Amino acid sequence: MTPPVLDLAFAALSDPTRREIVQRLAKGAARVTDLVQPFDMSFNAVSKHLKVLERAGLVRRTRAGREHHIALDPEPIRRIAGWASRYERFWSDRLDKLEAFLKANRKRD
Amino acid sequence: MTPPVLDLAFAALSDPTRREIVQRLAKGAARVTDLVQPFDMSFNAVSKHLKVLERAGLVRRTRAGREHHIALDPEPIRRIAGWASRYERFWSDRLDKLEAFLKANRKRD
DNA sequence: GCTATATTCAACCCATAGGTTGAATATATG
DNA sequence: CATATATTCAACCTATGGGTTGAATATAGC
Repeated sequence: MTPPVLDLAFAALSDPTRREIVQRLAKGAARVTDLVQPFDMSFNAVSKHLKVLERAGLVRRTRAGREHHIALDPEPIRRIAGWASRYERFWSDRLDKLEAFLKANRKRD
Repeated sequence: MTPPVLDLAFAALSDPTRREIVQRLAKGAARVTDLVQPFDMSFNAVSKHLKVLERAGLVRRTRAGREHHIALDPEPIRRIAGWASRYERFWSDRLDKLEAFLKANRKRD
Protein backbone atom coordinates (compact mmCIF):
# COMPACT_ATOMS: atom_id res chain seq x y z
CA MET A 1 0.00 0.00 0.00
CA THR A 2 1.96 3.00 -1.17
CA PRO A 3 0.44 6.05 0.47
CA PRO A 4 -0.86 8.26 -2.31
CA VAL A 5 1.10 11.32 -1.26
CA LEU A 6 3.68 10.85 -4.01
CA ASP A 7 0.95 10.02 -6.51
CA LEU A 8 -0.75 13.33 -5.87
CA ALA A 9 2.44 15.37 -5.73
CA PHE A 10 3.86 13.96 -8.96
CA ALA A 11 0.53 14.33 -10.72
CA ALA A 12 0.09 17.91 -9.53
CA LEU A 13 3.54 18.88 -10.74
CA SER A 14 3.12 17.26 -14.14
CA ASP A 15 1.19 20.32 -15.30
CA PRO A 16 3.35 23.27 -16.42
CA THR A 17 0.80 25.81 -15.26
CA ARG A 18 0.91 24.35 -11.78
CA ARG A 19 4.69 24.25 -11.73
CA GLU A 20 4.68 27.90 -12.73
CA ILE A 21 2.32 28.67 -9.86
CA VAL A 22 4.60 26.83 -7.46
CA GLN A 23 7.56 28.80 -8.76
CA ARG A 24 5.67 32.01 -8.33
CA LEU A 25 4.74 31.08 -4.78
CA ALA A 26 8.38 30.46 -3.94
CA LYS A 27 8.76 34.23 -4.04
CA GLY A 28 6.05 34.64 -1.44
CA ALA A 29 2.40 33.94 -0.77
CA ALA A 30 -0.27 35.49 -2.97
CA ARG A 31 -3.99 35.89 -3.45
CA VAL A 32 -5.84 33.86 -6.06
CA THR A 33 -6.31 36.93 -8.24
CA ASP A 34 -2.58 37.61 -8.20
CA LEU A 35 -1.90 34.08 -9.34
CA VAL A 36 -4.40 34.28 -12.18
CA GLN A 37 -2.89 37.43 -13.66
CA PRO A 38 0.11 35.95 -15.55
CA PHE A 39 -1.96 33.28 -17.28
CA ASP A 40 -4.02 33.45 -20.45
CA MET A 41 -6.71 31.36 -18.87
CA SER A 42 -9.95 31.88 -16.99
CA PHE A 43 -9.96 32.70 -13.29
CA ASN A 44 -11.83 29.47 -12.70
CA ALA A 45 -9.21 27.38 -14.44
CA VAL A 46 -6.51 28.71 -12.14
CA SER A 47 -8.80 28.25 -9.15
CA LYS A 48 -9.09 24.59 -10.13
CA HIS A 49 -5.32 24.28 -10.45
CA LEU A 50 -4.99 25.67 -6.94
CA LYS A 51 -7.39 23.06 -5.65
CA VAL A 52 -5.24 20.35 -7.21
CA LEU A 53 -2.11 21.80 -5.59
CA GLU A 54 -3.93 22.08 -2.28
CA ARG A 55 -5.13 18.48 -2.41
CA ALA A 56 -1.56 17.39 -3.08
CA GLY A 57 -0.42 19.35 -0.02
CA LEU A 58 1.82 21.59 -2.09
CA VAL A 59 -0.08 24.69 -1.10
CA ARG A 60 -1.83 26.00 1.99
CA ARG A 61 -4.81 28.30 1.95
CA THR A 62 -5.64 30.79 4.66
CA ARG A 63 -8.86 32.78 4.35
CA ALA A 64 -8.66 36.46 5.24
CA GLY A 65 -12.04 37.99 4.62
CA ARG A 66 -13.00 37.53 1.00
CA GLU A 67 -9.38 36.96 0.04
CA HIS A 68 -7.69 33.58 0.11
CA HIS A 69 -3.96 33.63 0.73
CA ILE A 70 -2.06 30.85 -0.94
CA ALA A 71 1.32 29.83 0.43
CA LEU A 72 3.74 27.18 -0.73
CA ASP A 73 4.23 24.11 1.43
CA PRO A 74 7.41 22.52 0.07
CA GLU A 75 7.12 19.32 2.05
CA PRO A 76 5.79 17.20 -0.88
CA ILE A 77 8.60 18.53 -3.06
CA ARG A 78 10.98 17.41 -0.38
CA ARG A 79 9.41 13.96 -0.51
CA ILE A 80 9.88 13.88 -4.26
CA ALA A 81 13.50 14.91 -3.87
CA GLY A 82 13.92 12.11 -1.36
CA TRP A 83 12.41 9.62 -3.74
CA ALA A 84 14.59 10.81 -6.62
CA SER A 85 17.74 10.76 -4.52
CA ARG A 86 17.56 6.99 -4.36
CA TYR A 87 18.68 7.02 -7.99
CA GLU A 88 21.59 9.39 -7.55
CA ARG A 89 23.98 6.48 -7.57
CA PHE A 90 22.68 5.73 -11.05
CA TRP A 91 23.33 9.13 -12.45
CA SER A 92 26.97 8.36 -13.09
CA ASP A 93 27.15 4.69 -13.98
CA ARG A 94 24.03 3.86 -15.94
CA LEU A 95 26.03 3.13 -19.06
CA ASP A 96 28.21 0.66 -17.16
CA LYS A 97 25.06 -1.04 -15.92
CA LEU A 98 23.60 -1.36 -19.38
CA GLU A 99 26.86 -2.71 -20.67
CA ALA A 100 27.06 -5.26 -17.87
CA PHE A 101 23.54 -6.40 -18.60
CA LEU A 102 24.18 -6.84 -22.28
CA LYS A 103 27.33 -8.78 -21.54
CA ALA A 104 25.58 -11.05 -19.03
CA ASN A 105 22.80 -11.82 -21.48
CA ARG A 106 24.94 -12.21 -24.56
CA LYS A 107 24.18 -15.34 -26.53
CA ARG A 108 26.75 -18.02 -25.73
CA ASP A 109 28.08 -19.39 -28.98
CA MET B 1 7.92 27.54 -23.56
CA THR B 2 8.78 24.89 -21.04
CA PRO B 3 9.96 21.78 -22.88
CA PRO B 4 7.57 18.98 -22.00
CA VAL B 5 10.28 16.71 -20.62
CA LEU B 6 9.33 17.46 -17.02
CA ASP B 7 5.63 17.17 -17.87
CA LEU B 8 6.12 13.65 -19.15
CA ALA B 9 8.48 12.57 -16.38
CA PHE B 10 6.28 13.85 -13.56
CA ALA B 11 3.17 12.35 -15.16
CA ALA B 12 4.85 9.00 -15.70
CA LEU B 13 6.00 8.84 -12.09
CA SER B 14 2.61 9.78 -10.67
CA ASP B 15 1.46 6.19 -11.11
CA PRO B 16 2.52 3.78 -8.33
CA THR B 17 2.77 0.84 -10.71
CA ARG B 18 5.22 2.76 -12.86
CA ARG B 19 7.27 3.88 -9.86
CA GLU B 20 7.45 0.23 -8.80
CA ILE B 21 8.67 -0.72 -12.26
CA VAL B 22 11.32 1.98 -12.07
CA GLN B 23 12.40 0.69 -8.68
CA ARG B 24 12.60 -2.80 -10.01
CA LEU B 25 14.69 -1.67 -12.96
CA ALA B 26 17.14 0.00 -10.61
CA LYS B 27 18.28 -3.51 -9.72
CA GLY B 28 19.01 -4.26 -13.35
CA ALA B 29 17.40 -4.45 -16.77
CA ALA B 30 14.63 -6.93 -17.43
CA ARG B 31 12.37 -8.37 -20.09
CA VAL B 32 8.73 -7.28 -20.33
CA THR B 33 7.54 -10.64 -19.03
CA ASP B 34 9.77 -10.32 -15.97
CA LEU B 35 8.28 -6.93 -15.23
CA VAL B 36 4.71 -8.18 -15.54
CA GLN B 37 5.18 -11.00 -13.06
CA PRO B 38 4.90 -9.08 -9.74
CA PHE B 39 1.69 -7.32 -10.75
CA ASP B 40 -1.91 -8.48 -10.53
CA MET B 41 -2.65 -6.97 -13.88
CA SER B 42 -2.74 -8.03 -17.50
CA PHE B 43 0.41 -8.27 -19.57
CA ASN B 44 -0.97 -5.59 -21.84
CA ALA B 45 -1.52 -3.17 -18.98
CA VAL B 46 2.14 -3.41 -18.00
CA SER B 47 3.16 -3.14 -21.64
CA LYS B 48 1.25 0.16 -21.78
CA HIS B 49 2.94 1.38 -18.62
CA LEU B 50 6.29 0.63 -20.22
CA LYS B 51 5.34 2.67 -23.24
CA VAL B 52 4.52 5.60 -20.97
CA LEU B 53 7.88 5.26 -19.21
CA GLU B 54 9.63 4.99 -22.56
CA ARG B 55 7.93 8.09 -23.94
CA ALA B 56 9.01 9.96 -20.83
CA GLY B 57 12.59 8.85 -21.43
CA LEU B 58 12.74 6.99 -18.13
CA VAL B 59 13.34 3.68 -19.82
CA ARG B 60 15.23 2.43 -22.83
CA ARG B 61 14.22 -0.55 -24.89
CA THR B 62 16.64 -2.79 -26.80
CA ARG B 63 15.18 -5.55 -28.95
CA ALA B 64 16.99 -8.88 -28.82
CA GLY B 65 15.08 -11.28 -30.97
CA ARG B 66 11.56 -11.60 -29.71
CA GLU B 67 12.53 -10.27 -26.29
CA HIS B 68 12.61 -6.61 -25.42
CA HIS B 69 15.12 -5.60 -22.80
CA ILE B 70 14.05 -2.69 -20.68
CA ALA B 71 16.69 -0.64 -18.88
CA LEU B 72 16.35 2.37 -16.63
CA ASP B 73 17.50 5.73 -17.90
CA PRO B 74 17.70 7.87 -14.77
CA GLU B 75 18.27 11.14 -16.60
CA PRO B 76 14.67 12.41 -16.25
CA ILE B 77 14.76 11.58 -12.55
CA ARG B 78 17.88 13.65 -12.35
CA ARG B 79 16.02 16.49 -14.03
CA ILE B 80 13.25 16.19 -11.48
CA ALA B 81 15.77 16.22 -8.67
CA GLY B 82 17.26 19.35 -10.18
CA TRP B 83 13.88 20.99 -10.35
CA ALA B 84 13.06 20.03 -6.77
CA SER B 85 16.41 21.21 -5.47
CA ARG B 86 15.43 24.76 -6.25
CA TYR B 87 13.15 24.54 -3.23
CA GLU B 88 15.71 23.12 -0.84
CA ARG B 89 16.18 26.52 0.69
CA PHE B 90 12.49 26.43 1.56
CA TRP B 91 12.63 23.16 3.38
CA SER B 92 13.86 24.79 6.55
CA ASP B 93 12.23 28.18 6.71
CA ARG B 94 8.78 27.85 5.24
CA LEU B 95 7.13 28.58 8.55
CA ASP B 96 9.13 31.78 8.88
CA LYS B 97 7.96 32.75 5.41
CA LEU B 98 4.32 32.16 6.23
CA GLU B 99 4.68 34.09 9.43
CA ALA B 100 6.31 37.00 7.65
CA PHE B 101 3.55 37.06 5.08
CA LEU B 102 0.80 37.07 7.68
CA LYS B 103 2.56 39.84 9.58
CA ALA B 104 2.99 41.95 6.44
CA ASN B 105 -0.67 41.62 5.55
CA ARG B 106 -2.10 42.07 9.02
CA LYS B 107 -4.93 44.55 9.16
CA ARG B 108 -3.72 47.89 10.41
CA ASP B 109 -6.06 49.09 13.16
C1' DG C 1 7.07 -26.31 -41.30
C1' DC C 2 4.42 -26.21 -36.99
C1' DT C 3 3.80 -24.74 -32.56
C1' DA C 4 4.88 -22.18 -28.55
C1' DT C 5 6.55 -17.82 -26.72
C1' DA C 6 7.26 -12.68 -26.44
C1' DT C 7 5.45 -8.81 -27.63
C1' DT C 8 2.60 -5.01 -29.83
C1' DC C 9 -1.67 -3.22 -32.01
C1' DA C 10 -6.52 -2.04 -31.98
C1' DA C 11 -10.94 -1.38 -30.14
C1' DC C 12 -13.49 -0.55 -26.34
C1' DC C 13 -14.97 1.13 -21.35
C1' DC C 14 -15.25 4.19 -17.66
C1' DA C 15 -13.16 7.64 -14.71
C1' DT C 16 -10.47 11.78 -14.39
C1' DA C 17 -8.21 16.12 -16.17
C1' DG C 18 -8.25 20.60 -17.92
C1' DG C 19 -10.79 23.89 -19.74
C1' DT C 20 -15.18 26.71 -20.48
C1' DT C 21 -19.50 29.46 -18.94
C1' DG C 22 -22.96 30.84 -15.69
C1' DA C 23 -24.47 31.10 -11.34
C1' DA C 24 -24.09 31.50 -6.16
C1' DT C 25 -21.76 33.17 -1.90
C1' DA C 26 -19.39 36.18 1.11
C1' DT C 27 -17.10 40.33 2.25
C1' DA C 28 -15.84 45.26 1.35
C1' DT C 29 -17.00 49.96 0.42
C1' DG C 30 -19.54 54.31 -0.97
C1' DC D 1 -28.49 49.46 1.73
C1' DA D 2 -26.55 48.86 -2.95
C1' DT D 3 -22.91 47.66 -5.51
C1' DA D 4 -18.41 46.00 -6.58
C1' DT D 5 -14.87 42.53 -5.60
C1' DA D 6 -12.94 37.87 -4.45
C1' DT D 7 -13.85 33.53 -4.65
C1' DT D 8 -16.15 28.86 -5.08
C1' DC D 9 -19.75 25.75 -6.94
C1' DA D 10 -22.05 23.34 -10.65
C1' DA D 11 -22.75 21.76 -15.17
C1' DC D 12 -20.87 20.77 -19.31
C1' DC D 13 -17.33 19.39 -23.08
C1' DT D 14 -13.54 16.98 -25.07
C1' DA D 15 -9.22 14.60 -24.48
C1' DT D 16 -6.42 11.44 -21.95
C1' DG D 17 -5.45 7.53 -18.58
C1' DG D 18 -5.51 3.04 -17.03
C1' DG D 19 -7.52 -1.03 -17.59
C1' DT D 20 -9.70 -4.93 -20.33
C1' DT D 21 -10.07 -8.43 -24.31
C1' DG D 22 -8.98 -10.20 -28.80
C1' DA D 23 -6.31 -10.18 -32.54
C1' DA D 24 -1.83 -9.73 -35.21
C1' DT D 25 3.28 -10.13 -35.62
C1' DA D 26 7.78 -11.91 -35.04
C1' DT D 27 11.09 -15.07 -33.40
C1' DA D 28 12.52 -19.69 -31.22
C1' DG D 29 12.70 -24.51 -31.04
C1' DC D 30 11.34 -29.27 -32.12
